[in-house]
Amino acid sequence: MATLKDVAQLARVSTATVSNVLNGRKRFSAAVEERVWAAARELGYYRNDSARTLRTGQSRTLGLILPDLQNPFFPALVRNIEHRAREGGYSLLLVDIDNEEETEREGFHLLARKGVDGVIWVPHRLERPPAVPYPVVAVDRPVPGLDSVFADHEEGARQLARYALQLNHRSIGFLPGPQSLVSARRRREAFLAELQLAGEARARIAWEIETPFDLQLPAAVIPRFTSGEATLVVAANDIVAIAALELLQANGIQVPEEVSVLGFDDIPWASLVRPRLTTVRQPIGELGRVAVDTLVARIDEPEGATIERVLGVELVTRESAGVRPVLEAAS
Amino acid sequence: MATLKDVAQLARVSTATVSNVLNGRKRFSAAVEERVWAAARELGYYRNDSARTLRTGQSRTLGLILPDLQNPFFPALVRNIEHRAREGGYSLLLVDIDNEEETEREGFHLLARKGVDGVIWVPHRLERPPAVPYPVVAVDRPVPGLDSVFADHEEGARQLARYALQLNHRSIGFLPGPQSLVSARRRREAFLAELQLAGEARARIAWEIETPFDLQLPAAVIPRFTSGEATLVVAANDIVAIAALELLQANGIQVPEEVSVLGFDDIPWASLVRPRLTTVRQPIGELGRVAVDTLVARIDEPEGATIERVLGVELVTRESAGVRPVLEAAS
DNA sequence: ACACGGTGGTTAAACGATTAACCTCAGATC
DNA sequence: GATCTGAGGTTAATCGTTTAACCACCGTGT
Repeated sequence: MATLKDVAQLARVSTATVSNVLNGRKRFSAAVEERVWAAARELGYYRNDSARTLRTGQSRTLGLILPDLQNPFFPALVRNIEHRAREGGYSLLLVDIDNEEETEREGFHLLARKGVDGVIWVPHRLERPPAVPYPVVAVDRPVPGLDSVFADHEEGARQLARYALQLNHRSIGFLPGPQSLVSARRRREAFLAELQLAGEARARIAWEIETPFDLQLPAAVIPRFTSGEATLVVAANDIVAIAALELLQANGIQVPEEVSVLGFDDIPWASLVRPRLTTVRQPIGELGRVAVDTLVARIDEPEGATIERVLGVELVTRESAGVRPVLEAAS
Repeated sequence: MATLKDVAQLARVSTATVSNVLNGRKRFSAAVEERVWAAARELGYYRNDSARTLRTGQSRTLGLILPDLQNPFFPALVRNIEHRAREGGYSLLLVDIDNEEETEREGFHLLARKGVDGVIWVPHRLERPPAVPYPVVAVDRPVPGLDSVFADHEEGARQLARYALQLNHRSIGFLPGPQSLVSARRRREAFLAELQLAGEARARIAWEIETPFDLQLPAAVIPRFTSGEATLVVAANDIVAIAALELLQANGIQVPEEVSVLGFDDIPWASLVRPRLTTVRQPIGELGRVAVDTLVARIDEPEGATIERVLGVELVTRESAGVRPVLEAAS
């Protein structure tokens, strides 16, 4: 590989001059500039960023740690992060932790060795990052003491509750997702609280079953579905909502005529299934961009109070939820 | 940041000893080993991989260049690549080129500066990589002169053709995808060739429209759909197939009762839509793992003939395609 | 007594870029 | 003629690791 020195020799100047010319840092005679560029081109010179990083202490690389790229929520996020990072002159090192706590922890250490300037973290099993020598911004859910960028889950959950009320559903089946995950816990609490606000008389939870964020629902839910106890099933995210949708239909229950379904996230799948899913949309592109901007700002200015950016959510009404059917047996 | 030197001082040994102990390269007295580990722990030492890379000439980092992470084909691929890479002690630098040729080219240069040991490339607009100082393996489609790992597109296309014949369809609508993409071209040619083999009498292309790989079909296709010319629509990938499916249904045409639909790739969406899509499955996890293995093998052994690994595909029959309906007007 | 091999370390050069400090020389100024 | 100024360079130290080469010392065999 050609080095600065090789280029310098060929152009008959010093390495300092080559460095300055290639990085456009000083003014030189036209003759010298041309010789340098020509030499670099001729040798197929590529700057060695490891050497540069060693010298300057900056790698112009960001890390991204996330639970599982196969979760349809993430591709759009990653993509927006990568683009914004590249626009800002940063590259992106990706760590998909496959939902493992140990891998999540190890990811932070790995990125420390790689010398990233900062990390964007989608928290999963870890409550907080280990001690690392770079700034971290949490995205998708807030982490105390860390810069955080996230959509307003609580508000989304409340909107779901209000919408359920508005459609006059009184008996609700609830699939709150894995409560080991803080994000799922928050949605659950906000949803329940908003429901409570309306009073037991208006609406109540007919049943509640904790499931993984998974397209395959445990068999235990089937009797609840077929019992007709609930006229509405609320899921903590779209994956579970779609799973519920499919299971209902597989058991011959009409959605939304007999039972309504509500999701959360507005993943691409949500508008693919039939009936299309009514859900809460997260501003995913903005989430990614703001995360990068927040991280870069923190890299440039390490001091200062931690920042929390809460992005708005939006109820997207499609066809999976309708007004409560008046059952023959009812009043 | 603590350096080797700091650790060495605290442990009262030389930096060479620290390096050797931490990397487990030589045997030392138990006392020294313990002092070194203790010192490293106490200082929160992280190895500086830039320095190490500079010295050794190896970054233990791989690059990945792909067209667009939002294409549902890629998340599973990326995930498998990342995991396999990490298992082998490599990190992954991600470049999503957003379908832009210029960004594709620039990605190669960027990764050269970053000093990656090799790159996995999902070719898109570029016919071949620019001159770069690292090995490249093409994945998803073969590139002449490059190690390549890909599914057997031709065979898949032929299976589709044979299946169409088997279902007795005689008049086929064809959405071959953007013919600027070599992968789409190959599928098209193999499909057409296999059909030709059976003879015009058995089946013919009623119409053919080039579209982007996009969920939004151009309005031009609508008259062909509604005209009833074709009893089967074959798409070059699942995205287009799903788009066709939705458009057919939106126009009141029953799938598969009136018109059948066939896709390619078996992306996760394929089993989500109704009717579920009959399609050709690519072994996507294996694609990723084999790509990494091939690249790493090439890094370890730069010389030697280029390798082509063709992975088998499999027709997945679901509900979107049925036997040719006997129309009233026919015979 | 002496060479010899092992054990358990140390010394110091090298990787390639950046950058502060310095140098030289041609005009301009008084 | 002495001094200053700015343009256009160069010199050389430095970042943190790795690793080849070296060294000191101890026990052993002859």
